[in-house]
Amino acid sequence: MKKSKIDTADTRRRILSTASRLFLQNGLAETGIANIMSAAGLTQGGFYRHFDSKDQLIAEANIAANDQMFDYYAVAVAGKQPREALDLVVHLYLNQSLGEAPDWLCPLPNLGSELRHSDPKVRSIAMDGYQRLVSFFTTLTTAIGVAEPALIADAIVATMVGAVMLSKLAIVPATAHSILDNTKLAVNALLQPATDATAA
Amino acid sequence: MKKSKIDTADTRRRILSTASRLFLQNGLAETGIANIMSAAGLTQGGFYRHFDSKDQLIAEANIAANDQMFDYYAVAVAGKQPREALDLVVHLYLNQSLGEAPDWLCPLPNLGSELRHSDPKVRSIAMDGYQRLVSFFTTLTTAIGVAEPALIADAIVATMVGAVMLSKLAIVPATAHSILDNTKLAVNALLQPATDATAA
DNA sequence: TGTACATCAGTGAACGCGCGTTCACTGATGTAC
DNA sequence: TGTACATCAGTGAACGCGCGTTCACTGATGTAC
Repeated sequence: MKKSKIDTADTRRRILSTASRLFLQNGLAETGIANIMSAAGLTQGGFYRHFDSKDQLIAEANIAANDQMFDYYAVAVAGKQPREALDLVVHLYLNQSLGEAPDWLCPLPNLGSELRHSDPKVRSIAMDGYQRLVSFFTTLTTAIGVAEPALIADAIVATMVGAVMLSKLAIVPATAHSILDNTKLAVNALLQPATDATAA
Repeated sequence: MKKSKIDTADTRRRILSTASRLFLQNGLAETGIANIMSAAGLTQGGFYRHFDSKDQLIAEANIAANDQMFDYYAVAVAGKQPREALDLVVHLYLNQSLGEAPDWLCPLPNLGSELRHSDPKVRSIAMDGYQRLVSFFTTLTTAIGVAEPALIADAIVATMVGAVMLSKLAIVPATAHSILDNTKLAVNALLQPATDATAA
């Protein structure tokens, strides 16, 4: 039952987006090929018509996850002033998984330590996502005239990644919210006019 | 070849500390019972004389890791002034894995997302470590007279956890160092006298 | 204190399950003539 | 345009490996008398 080229490309996209979602929600090790394929409405044998291996799928799924996140941000901040854009993206990042069916999830806090033990290709894709986040925030911190914009952008990213990871670890929802709320206030504090501390 | 009670207790401790080290360095899934036992100089069959299951070992190893970290901190800051103690612990936490054979590692950034998918017992042990970290820092931020000490302590912990996790993901050492350096400066900035931003 | 027996830490092999991967097969699509 | 054949997406079962766990066995330790 060969399918048309359009159907085939469609199937590949469906496997990839299903995999990306399941990986981010349940982890790389927890998510098996059979899980992904059945969630995509297929049987596991067909997987290898589209991908060489699970590792290749993981790599592509992470690229897709990054692209999806940044596309979402680009649309969200379009036409906004830098300060407004910055607050919005911080808010979006910190609340990325509060809805039941999130549009996107950042691999860094969601896969975290699993990425570190993945093959170099996947690690470098994850680090690419990190660099893009820092660049994105550096552009904004520069635009609003923060002293040491690159440093602050870097710190904001580390803070948000840690906060989201910890909020997902939390069992009590109130704890998760408190972590995210405190983080948002701390990020605001970092964006205040520089003191001599950052120049130390 | 039954061993004396002292030997038996010693063996159990050796398995536990070996497991704790390997879990923190290589991850929970990557580290098998056979790995742990042979690293401890034993064969895998003997494992079940000391532990009921791998899950139980993971739970105990995380408790041990937390205790070791806080014991280390307690000794390190003994007799120091709050501000000095705070700077020292931030430094120790951020540099926790720069040496080849670290004395301790924090489960939060090192196991991160793997903890989230563990059973509730392990998750609650990990969250306990988080709460102890926040309490530890809250004591110090309170002592040095920061406005909103609990909020700042929470933010410092999230920032450090994110920074350490990202620094371990980095492939280029310079990137890892830059993340940690920037984070240290950002933590200093958070400890400056409060502005109205944190009260927003 | 000495002796006979029960206990149990540790060994090494085997079991069983899950999961990534492979494979023979099907039948609709695309292509060569 | 129509027809015969090759291609290949998808199926469902099987393979093979790793890993957590179990098990029969050994022999030194601890204990009951």
